[in-house]
Amino acid sequence: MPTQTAAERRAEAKVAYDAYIDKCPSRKLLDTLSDKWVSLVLVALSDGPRRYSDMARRIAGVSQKMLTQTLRSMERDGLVTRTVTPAVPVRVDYELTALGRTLLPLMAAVKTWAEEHIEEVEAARSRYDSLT
Amino acid sequence: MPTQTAAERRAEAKVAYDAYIDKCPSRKLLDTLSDKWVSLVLVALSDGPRRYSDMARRIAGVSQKMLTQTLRSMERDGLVTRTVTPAVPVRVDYELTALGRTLLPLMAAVKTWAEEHIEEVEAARSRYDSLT
DNA sequence: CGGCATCCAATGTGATACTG
DNA sequence: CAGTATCACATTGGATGCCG
Repeated sequence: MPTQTAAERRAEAKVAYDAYIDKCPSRKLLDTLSDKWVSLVLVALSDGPRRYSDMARRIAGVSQKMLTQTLRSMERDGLVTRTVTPAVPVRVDYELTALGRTLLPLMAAVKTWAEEHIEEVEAARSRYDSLT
Repeated sequence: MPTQTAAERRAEAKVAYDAYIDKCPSRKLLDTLSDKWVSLVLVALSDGPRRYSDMARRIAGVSQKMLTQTLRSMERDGLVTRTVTPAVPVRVDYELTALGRTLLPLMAAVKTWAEEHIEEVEAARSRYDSLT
């Protein structure tokens, strides 16, 4: 499978969807991607498949409920695959799909931006809060 | 993926903050950036200053409350500036700061990704939902 | 015009307990 | 191990009304 499908090239040439429009499906998708945990899950899978418990450990502070919920949503959206290995105890691995890998660099960039600019942001907050 | 500046490469070489850590300030910043409206506001300001009412019209479906709340938060974080022109009626313009402009391409890319891949995502959803 | 304050319904989220 | 189920609680977000 080619990196970019014909459909993707077409979409890029002329964007038929506009996230600025309330009812546009892409708006809802953008809302989903803007979820608190999606970027962290995506980046956690950047190096290949990961077990559920690995991810829970990696993403400190995420509850079981939210991790499962986020992974289910991303699986449904075609961003990750879920592979169950029948054993005792059972083993479940998650992996990025081709689609998920196209999104990864974008979300990773945002995560990195946050890490690199947090000091500037904190300085701005101090300035803002010290006014009146 | 956007071009990297020298400053970004330098910061990447030594990241002091890690969004994977629960208590890390950058984690909270990432949460803030993952807000539903931040990306849309950011892109709405990509062409220069915009009046409050312009933005409300552009970002269909946003309530006054959420638009104001999002703009305040972004102003506090140093992403946008707020300029009040005393007149009757009053005029308020918002504009991206230098810091905000470094984040813009990243968020714009995510928004564009959503618009370009929504059809693939919807196809994946259909597949997922049709299973048992 | 560009807010802010208030109320209230809906949704999100964590803690806890339980299971194949 | 990798969930599911349930409850309690916090947060979100819209609607409304008022104001400089």
